[in-house]
Amino acid sequence: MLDNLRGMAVFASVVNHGSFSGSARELGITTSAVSQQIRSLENDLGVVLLHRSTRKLSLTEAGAGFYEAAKDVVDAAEQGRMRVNQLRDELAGSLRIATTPELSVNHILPALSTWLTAHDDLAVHFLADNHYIDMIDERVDIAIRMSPSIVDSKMSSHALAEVKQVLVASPEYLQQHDKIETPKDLSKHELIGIELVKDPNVLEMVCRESGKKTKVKCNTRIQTNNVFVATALAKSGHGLVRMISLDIQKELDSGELVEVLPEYQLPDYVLYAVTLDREQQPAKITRCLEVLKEYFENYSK
Amino acid sequence: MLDNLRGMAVFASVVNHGSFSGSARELGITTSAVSQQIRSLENDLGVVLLHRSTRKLSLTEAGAGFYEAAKDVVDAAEQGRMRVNQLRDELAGSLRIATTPELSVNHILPALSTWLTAHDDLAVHFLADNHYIDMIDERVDIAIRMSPSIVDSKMSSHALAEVKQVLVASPEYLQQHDKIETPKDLSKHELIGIELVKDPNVLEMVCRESGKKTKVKCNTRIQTNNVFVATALAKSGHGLVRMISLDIQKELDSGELVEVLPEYQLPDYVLYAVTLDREQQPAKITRCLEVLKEYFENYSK
DNA sequence: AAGCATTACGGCGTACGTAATGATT
DNA sequence: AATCATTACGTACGCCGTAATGCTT
Repeated sequence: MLDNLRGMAVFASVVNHGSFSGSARELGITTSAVSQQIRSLENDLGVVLLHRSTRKLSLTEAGAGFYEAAKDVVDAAEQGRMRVNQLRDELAGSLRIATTPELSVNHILPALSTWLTAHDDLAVHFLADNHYIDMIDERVDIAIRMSPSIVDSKMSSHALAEVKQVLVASPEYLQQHDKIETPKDLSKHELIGIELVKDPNVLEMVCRESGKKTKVKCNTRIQTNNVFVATALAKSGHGLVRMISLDIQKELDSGELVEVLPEYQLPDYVLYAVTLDREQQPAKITRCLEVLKEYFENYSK
Repeated sequence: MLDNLRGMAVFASVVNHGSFSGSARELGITTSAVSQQIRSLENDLGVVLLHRSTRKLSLTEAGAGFYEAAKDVVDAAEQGRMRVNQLRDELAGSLRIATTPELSVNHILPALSTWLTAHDDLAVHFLADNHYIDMIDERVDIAIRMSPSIVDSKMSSHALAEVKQVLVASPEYLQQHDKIETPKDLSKHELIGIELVKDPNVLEMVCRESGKKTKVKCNTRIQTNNVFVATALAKSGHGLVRMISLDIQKELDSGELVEVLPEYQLPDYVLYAVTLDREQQPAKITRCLEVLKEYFENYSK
């Protein structure tokens, strides 16, 4: 199966050129090498492929038959090489990006929007899911994740942005419940839990002035795995919710939700783009990462 | 163009088996070798072809594209190998035989007749021509020739039969002309010349009893390059004609022509089958030679 | 523990180039 | 004489096997 593929390519070249020396020039080897390849091939096949009369080459019947196949071999090899080059260098083929639905809608899509329209050879697949997904199984090129995240040894992370966590609630909720002036006050409040974080009902808060840390445990009666749901719950006044500022910016701007205890801060998250390999990435992946980085750099200014 | 064809075959095998070790078993090499081939291929292409997670292999997009081509490569190679084997081992394809028209009609066709009908995958081409032909240019597999014949260094001869030359004439001619009792008497006779021999009008005769050689020069008014024409001329009583006994046997048997000076003999010819190479001949060629030899062995008994 | 892939290392073989030879125009 | 193919020979690189290592089930 592995036998003499090289010889076949040489043979095809020889037939194309009608001479050993012409072939040798094309292949960048000597006529000697060509001659040896052909001889070896003929010995291997147990048949004479071409009659050689110094000035003229002439295929035998077996040679003619074999040439068809040899041509197919080099054509296929050529095509494979071209295809790979295309997928490596051009913004073509498919690009699969995994995020949470919220990040996707709020940030990744906006970040990539213009880039995507500029490269319509690119078939982009957004896998928006809250479950952990296997990047290899799902053929994910880029996964957008929050730290701390499980990062395989074979993966590499690209920090995109520092993301603030904020504690928010609707103005109505704050009016109707006990006033919140220190972290301690939180323990009497209802925290809408988001299953995606490890300790849904524990808040670590740091005072911006003193740097003093406080851990508060809240009640978490209502839980969800979906940020949209959590937002809706918060807006309806069902409680406090802890959220990535990116996900809630719109509601803060409109006043639908307001920050609670702004003088205390929750631990930051880092938004990462995770890829499988650092080296030898197709251009579309590295370009996409660049676009994302640029977007989030401008965003945080 | 010659790069990594081996690697492509290995890659195709790996993808087919879904594992390095499975591929290694098929290819009869170690997993180490497989791993190195794939790595070399990936480095060469500048792209990751498959993600490996110990238990599971998974193609990248580029890998999937490249696999299509790699499969084509091995398929084409396989097919070429099969085709060559077929043309080498089976009695199929074409077989080109060059003879003179006379030999063809009188002997080669009868000799091969049953063999040909037994192998109908064989497309036989008879090149019946009196001109010298280039075996390579005309793709002749077997040429039937008389000695002494121009034999290239690359050709090899296979003696088929000793062929007697006989001097014949029609009974009517002999009656109407001077009686022929010794070679000397021939000088007054008309010899129909056949251009195919070197000295058409010179006869070298050896007495069967004494072994004495005589050279006689005859008149040659009528010449032809065609044995059929010469035979017809002889039958019409236009003169003596010197011929290969094979070509004239029928007329001798029927009495249309009779031998002149049977106690003297002309130099023998040897009927040869000439092929281009002795080694690595397709089966159909060697088989055909065997059939011919057998035929002429039985014939001379 | 077993099966699998990767890596380093070293040996062997193959593919190549050089140079000389032979063949053909 | 010039161009081309073949061959012998020496060399160097490539390919592969061994063995050790790491990873996964």
